Amino acid sequence: MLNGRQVELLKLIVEDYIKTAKPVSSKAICDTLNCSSATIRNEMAALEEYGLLEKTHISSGRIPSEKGYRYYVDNIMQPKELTGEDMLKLQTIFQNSSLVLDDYITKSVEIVSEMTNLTAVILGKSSKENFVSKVEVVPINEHNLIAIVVTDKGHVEHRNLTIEEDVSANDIKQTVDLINKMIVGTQLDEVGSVLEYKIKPIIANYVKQHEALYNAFYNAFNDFTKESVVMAGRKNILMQPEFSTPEKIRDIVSKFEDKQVINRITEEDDGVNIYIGSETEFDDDVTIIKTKYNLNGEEGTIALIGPKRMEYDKAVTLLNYITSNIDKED
Amino acid sequence: MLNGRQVELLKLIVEDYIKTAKPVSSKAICDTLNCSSATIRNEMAALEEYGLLEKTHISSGRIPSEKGYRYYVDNIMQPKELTGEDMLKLQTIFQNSSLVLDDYITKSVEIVSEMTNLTAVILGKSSKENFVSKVEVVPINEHNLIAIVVTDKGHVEHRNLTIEEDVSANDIKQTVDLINKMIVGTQLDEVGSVLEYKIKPIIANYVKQHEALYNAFYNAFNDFTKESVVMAGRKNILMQPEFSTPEKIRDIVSKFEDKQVINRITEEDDGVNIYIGSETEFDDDVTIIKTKYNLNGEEGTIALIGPKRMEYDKAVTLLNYITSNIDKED
DNA sequence: TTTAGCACTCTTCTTTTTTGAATGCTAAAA
DNA sequence: TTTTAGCATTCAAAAAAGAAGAGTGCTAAA
Repeated sequence: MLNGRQVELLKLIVEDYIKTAKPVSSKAICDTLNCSSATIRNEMAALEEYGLLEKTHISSGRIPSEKGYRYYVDNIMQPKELTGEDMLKLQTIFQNSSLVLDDYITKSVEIVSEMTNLTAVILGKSSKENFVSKVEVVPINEHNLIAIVVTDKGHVEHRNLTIEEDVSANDIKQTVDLINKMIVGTQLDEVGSVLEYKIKPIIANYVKQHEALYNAFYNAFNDFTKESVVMAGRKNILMQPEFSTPEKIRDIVSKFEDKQVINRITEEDDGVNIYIGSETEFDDDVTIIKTKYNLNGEEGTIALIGPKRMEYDKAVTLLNYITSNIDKED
Repeated sequence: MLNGRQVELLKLIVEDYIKTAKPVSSKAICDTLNCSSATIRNEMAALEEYGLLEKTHISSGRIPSEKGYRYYVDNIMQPKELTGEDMLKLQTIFQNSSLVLDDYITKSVEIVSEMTNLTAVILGKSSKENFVSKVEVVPINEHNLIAIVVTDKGHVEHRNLTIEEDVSANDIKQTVDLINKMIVGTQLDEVGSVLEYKIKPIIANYVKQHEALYNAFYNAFNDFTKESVVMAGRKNILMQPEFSTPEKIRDIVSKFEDKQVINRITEEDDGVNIYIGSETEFDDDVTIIKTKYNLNGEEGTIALIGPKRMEYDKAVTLLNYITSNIDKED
């Protein structure tokens, strides 16, 4: 469909526009392509015909259309090598094994946003791949306990238990022992149903004040789906010239605060996904690049949010690098 | 210094400006004060003389100066009753005892920002008032353990331990028993020094491979000062007309992302504090109202960030209400 | 197929004009 | 002494007009 020169031209226009944010004129190209501006104009008209380029007004230079970006991303763009410096920065996180997961994620998201000048988001989920390894209980005072669940992957969850009745220390111990016996090896998201269908029917055999205790544990362990959202570099996208009106900036900031919008980023397929302009829920000038990762059984999504005019090659390479580094850890 | 009518006038101007964000004209006031606009103009000139009012240009209406707001806040403003609806909303959080601290804080900050239309921040700190109640260890695999510390107030911290050498399960048990024996009752921020000065000298007597184990625990327990920042309603302040230029919005968003700036909010004295305009680190059009709280031994600061033109009475009343409700829990 | 040349379009920046809301001041009224 | 009516004056904000310049499309020649 496109001849070689047209492909080259589209590439030049996309990359020039990404750099400058200004419509690209035929004159600006002709040196690089060794022909006159009139020739370029002819080819530009052809690319516009195909819907790959647009004008901002009738006598303006060309900018890539959404379809143009898509063509660039799917057919033209080459993966870009990470610089040694970037690689080094990433290694300092990946190789720091003493970090707790939360800190690990916070650090990563900060470095990624700084490296790309984009807004970075990591959406984490307590994964189904976590199996209960141990349940511990620590009494705080007469009516309050802390219940702690540790999984085989080292994930820790804790909950406050409030028990209205007076219960004996022995009853508590019996309950915890029973729960441990029955629940170790259960997937985190099945804990609730194991409690209900396996433990509830038999707990009366072992524990006197079973009702109060069962209820307390059930309430606490009912739902372990804790989702975490960590963002960094919100300002980066707002500094871009396409977001220079108060309305647009406010709109983006509002979207960043809307948990529903942010959580919907995780939806859909695997691999590295690119959503351009109207394909995002944010704004026609926004592109989102995202990918899923699995870190020690914690599933998550890492997303980069920036202007449609972002450095796609760098962003994609970076995400690929990160996920391949994260996933290979065991 | 000010006569009664001047006080009344200042009050009217501040409150009108808070509502409308438009300079207040003499004409707008004269109905309320039962005199002609010319009389008001005379009084306005006097208040301007005192530095309590300003003009945006030579023939504009008046707006309160920073000093004017300060006078209003310190001398004129009356505490405002919370509406029943607001009170109810707050009760739904305060009375939900099953919430884990994190969720409690997230919920609170959201509701407060929604109620006030301001940006709300809660800065929490693992307090010195937490004393170790129990240390537990759960092995994950040969070289990794999860160490969990529970405090008397129900605060839970966990850390990954990586132990390079092979150590026996018995050694681990001995170490944990020793640590528990020595460390229970220690303040969270003293755990490091107890390890170093009390446990390190004697651990060799109880544990064979004491070095690897001691190091692992020391690294993990060295530092428990975990600070959390939760914000909600960033967009609220940005929607205000004083933040309608891209530069101002971007500046505020950047400040919101600057951990140093945010953490400095916690500095300085107790009680409810009000920082107006240039007294803040944000912007001359910003006011910050903050107060410290102590919730089950977790110390923190709750701050409301909004335009200088905020509803001071409502904000102050709300913060007072919250802290008195939080602090009285035991 | 490519290119030089030219008329034409439209944005952006600057300048001018118009309108109207407020003020300060003066002098008269209370 | 305090209040008020009246009026000239100031300035912001919006609308209108003008000037400059960057780019295009199209035609006709190379």
